[in-house]
Amino acid sequence: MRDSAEIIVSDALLEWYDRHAREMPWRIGPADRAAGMRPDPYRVWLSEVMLQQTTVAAVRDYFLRFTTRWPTVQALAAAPDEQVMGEWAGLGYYARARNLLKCARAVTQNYDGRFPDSFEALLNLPGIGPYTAAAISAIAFDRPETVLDGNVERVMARLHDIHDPLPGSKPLLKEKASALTPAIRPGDYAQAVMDLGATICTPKSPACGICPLRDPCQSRVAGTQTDLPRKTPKKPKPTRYGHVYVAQSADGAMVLERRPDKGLLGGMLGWPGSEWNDAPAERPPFPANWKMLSGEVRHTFTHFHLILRIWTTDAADHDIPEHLTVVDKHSFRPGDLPTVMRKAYDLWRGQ
DNA sequence: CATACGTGGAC
DNA sequence: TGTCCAAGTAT
Repeated sequence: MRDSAEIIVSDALLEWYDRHAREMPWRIGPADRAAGMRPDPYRVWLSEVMLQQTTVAAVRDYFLRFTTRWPTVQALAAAPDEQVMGEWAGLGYYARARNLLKCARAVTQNYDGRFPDSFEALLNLPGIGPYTAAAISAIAFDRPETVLDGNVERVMARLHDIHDPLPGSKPLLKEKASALTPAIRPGDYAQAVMDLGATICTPKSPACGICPLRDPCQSRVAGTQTDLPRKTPKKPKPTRYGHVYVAQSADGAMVLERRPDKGLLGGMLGWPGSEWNDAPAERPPFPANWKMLSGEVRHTFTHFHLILRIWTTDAADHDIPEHLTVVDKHSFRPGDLPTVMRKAYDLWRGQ
């Protein structure tokens, strides 16, 4: 139930969106939209999964590479796991890539390659949560679902001057966002709020002077914009340490290890090594004359800092244990490694 | 409800 | 350099 004030806000947002919508590879143009066309659900799904906790700038090239290599959900479903993980390398949150494949295979097998259009059905697919289910349903299928992401949370908290901290305030913020969602163009409305949050109503220094919602915005009156949304404070990150072992055989092959599917960097290729903790024991993957490189790799994950020592040997033609993966010189691509492992490779190469 | 889960850019 | 943060999901 939208009252006149809510209609004014959503109309202002849509009008702003029509003038300022950013070009993105997964969007269709205004002319096609006006002609009643919808974007390809496969492309909407792929972009939304890539965009989870990830900026548009970081996603763009990955999206283009994925859709060039796998133009349809059936093509992606048929891809070998290691190719998809390699293509995802560097984008982070690797559970997304594992769930991406599970989802593509479920859609191919259970839905004949056509994504379901309802929020409920989408929510049951791997890697699709409340945000992504609503986004696909609204954007690809024109369903009146309301998305609640970080942008929408921020815009709603400021528009209504809500001081209750996240994540507890989510239900209230969702309620406010739902009240604004129009029956027509719900997908454009969703993208309009998110674009506004990404370009105007930014976390640090919002451009209130050019905001289409500057008149109805309550936090602008109160002067509380940059204090909102409030969030519960985060825990400090501990520092952990580790050893990794970079070995190359005489013919140029690299000795790597496929990490287990669960946990940090799950399913990705990496250098064998120690545990990562306060004081890890050295743990060479096979006996050899290992030398520690000078320098170290520093990397920060979501919840801890990591300092890695890099070891190498030029005598890697010993017996290589079965659980390791030997990748020949011409097949090895540093770009298939997650960033922390690529940093170790860079240090080794530059020794 | 809290925690695990990546990375790069902005300030 | 350190901290925050981004179109979140799974457990």
